[in-house]
Amino acid sequence: MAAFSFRVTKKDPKTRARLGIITTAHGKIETPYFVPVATLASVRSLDSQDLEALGAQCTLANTYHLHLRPGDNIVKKCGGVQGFMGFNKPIFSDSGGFQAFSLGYGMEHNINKLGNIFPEGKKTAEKKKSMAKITDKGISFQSVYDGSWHFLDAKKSMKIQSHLGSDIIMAFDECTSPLSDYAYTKKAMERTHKWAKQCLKYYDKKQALYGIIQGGWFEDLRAQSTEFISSLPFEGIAIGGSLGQSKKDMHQILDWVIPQLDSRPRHLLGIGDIDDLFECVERGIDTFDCVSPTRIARRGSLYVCPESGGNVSNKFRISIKTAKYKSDKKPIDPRCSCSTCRNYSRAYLRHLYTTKELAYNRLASIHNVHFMLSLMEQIRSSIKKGTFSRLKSKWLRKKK
RNA sequence: GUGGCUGUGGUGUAACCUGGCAGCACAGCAGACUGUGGCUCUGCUAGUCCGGGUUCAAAUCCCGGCAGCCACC
Repeated sequence: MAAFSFRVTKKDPKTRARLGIITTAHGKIETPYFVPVATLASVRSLDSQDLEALGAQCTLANTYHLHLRPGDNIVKKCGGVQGFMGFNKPIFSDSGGFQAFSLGYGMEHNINKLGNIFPEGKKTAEKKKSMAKITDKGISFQSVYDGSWHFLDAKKSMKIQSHLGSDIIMAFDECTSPLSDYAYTKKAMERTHKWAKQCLKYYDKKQALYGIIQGGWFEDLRAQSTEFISSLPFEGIAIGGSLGQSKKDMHQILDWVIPQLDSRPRHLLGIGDIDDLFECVERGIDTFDCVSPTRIARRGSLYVCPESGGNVSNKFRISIKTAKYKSDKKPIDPRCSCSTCRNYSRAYLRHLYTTKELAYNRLASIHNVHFMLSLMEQIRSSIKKGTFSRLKSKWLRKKK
């Protein structure tokens, strides 16, 4: 049996928020926690020393991408993800199932899992060709790197993840679109259930396997999937799939699913806006992962506390490229203690951004990741002190 | 001085010959991004060197000016 365990150390009396500790062979993770995403064994633009300096407790790598490049056998030879990237802490890995969606339906229909399907502009981007085909056996993918076709199924995903040597692995699943109808969502869910059992059979027992609940935004399917997945001997439970077409839908889905779960750790796949951390911790989520903080950092959006004056449309962000920061000597967020904020001004970061200096990506990513991790720390401490709800309302209060 | 060529948003250009909604790229301005293929996507601002003529209609044709470049004295 794996050196894996999870212990809930405190429950918030007013909500389902809880404090816990995940223990793995590579160390502990204090929860609730936001897991920075390192798809290709690197949090894009950061190295493992940066992650250490940020105090990251763990990271999450991707099966599909590392299988294609450099190849999971190479990662294995180099000591697994930990050895390969020089980061000796717990590693999560995603199963590659999500890429069936993001490279298949998602690409074809230009949609993401949260269903922002009606872009502001009238001209919807032209459809692109799907790069994935799904059958009951598994998923055929076209490599995003060279166009060659590859096949992934539950057994192979388990094998690859074993080579990656991650501490916590995800079952092979099919993520559906918010546009998928009931019949298709049901079919995908049943496939995911079948694959879940195969994963349990084939996975490397030194690793901890999380089962993934699907069912889209249909209440009875979510209930079925919750019951089925949690009846199996997974070490943890992940919630995946389409989470509806709005944050309200997502909250509703969590409220259907989480009360039916036992005390095993719960991971919410692919979520992580600032407000989501509060809403989802409140509903009982222990860990999240999301590319958003690093992706938006590279594209010019940097996190700030509401009191530090964010954008009109989003009080948790500033757009560093905006002209008003041209000669602003303040740090990104005067309340932030990250190394970027301690050393550099908005004016300098804007300059690096507009001149496309590579240092910008790193400094911006350091800030956004630090911001998320530090917010999670505040959340944990508030649960400990019993002030979670107060902290949440302080952050999410509507502007008058 | 004489002759020729060229003048289109901030920049580079298309439409000129054959008159008919001035298009594109970059820059600028603003926004988006949720289990990372892609520093990507979506909006917006901004222009016919000046004056006259012909015409229903002129960036486009004609005349004059101005500016730049080239050649010859």
